Amino acid sequence: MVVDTELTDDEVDRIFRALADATRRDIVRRTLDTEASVSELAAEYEMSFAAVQKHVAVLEGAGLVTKHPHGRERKVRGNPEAIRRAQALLDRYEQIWRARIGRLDALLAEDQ
Amino acid sequence: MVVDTELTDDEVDRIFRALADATRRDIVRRTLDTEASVSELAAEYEMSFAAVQKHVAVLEGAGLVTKHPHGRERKVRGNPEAIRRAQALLDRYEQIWRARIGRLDALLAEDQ
DNA sequence: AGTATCTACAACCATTTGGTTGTAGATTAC
DNA sequence: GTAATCTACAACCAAATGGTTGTAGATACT
Repeated sequence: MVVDTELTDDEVDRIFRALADATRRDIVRRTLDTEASVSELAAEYEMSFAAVQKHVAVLEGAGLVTKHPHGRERKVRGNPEAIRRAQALLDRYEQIWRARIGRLDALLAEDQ
Repeated sequence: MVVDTELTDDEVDRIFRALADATRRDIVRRTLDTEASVSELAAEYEMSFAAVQKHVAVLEGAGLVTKHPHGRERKVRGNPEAIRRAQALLDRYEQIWRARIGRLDALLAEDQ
């Protein structure tokens, strides 16, 4: 099943940008495993609540995480679909490289 | 074959950071397909030579690309190994999510 | 030798990023 | 009702990012 993600450059930018920070990657890890409120997340890191809140916002903007109101708290939940979209992007690079290797092999076979 | 990517947070940061820019992703695409000199690359984008040079440097710092002296020019070559390391990272997130789904399934089965 | 080309690198600038503190609005607990 | 908790958001700041121009060192061309 191909997901066919027609992603904008800007969306791809946001996905990779969001993953380019250890705290944010950790938030993704946690919330893919178990959903957590923003303040539960904030308790895990050595920075202010507002800083964690901003990291969550960056992840949300990239679609890597969604927030769900639950009383006075917002449960943060990792979005596996976004991860898959990122995987699909990297897979394409692999394919480009494999195509090149294929061409080189063909060239070698030709020479023999 | 597991590649055993013992990557630092900092290295992972650099890989995703490097991929978070459309020009840089395009350079990776091109050079995974065909190696190209810095000036050949620079001719492809609407920005100064120095700007492209900086993008290549960012990619090189992330290990996504290597430079090889060839006379007065530096041939830029995409590094498929780095792409695979990034894939491995994303695969781990998938696994975390699948593990959660597995637990939920087990819970449902238990209830029946 | 002299010129053109390719690259490296410094200096500079505007914008973005990642953090802070502080204030205010909802919701829950007592 | 009052107090505590969770969240949102603004304002601010230092550092990083992404671009520029300019200068200089190697290498290739004629």
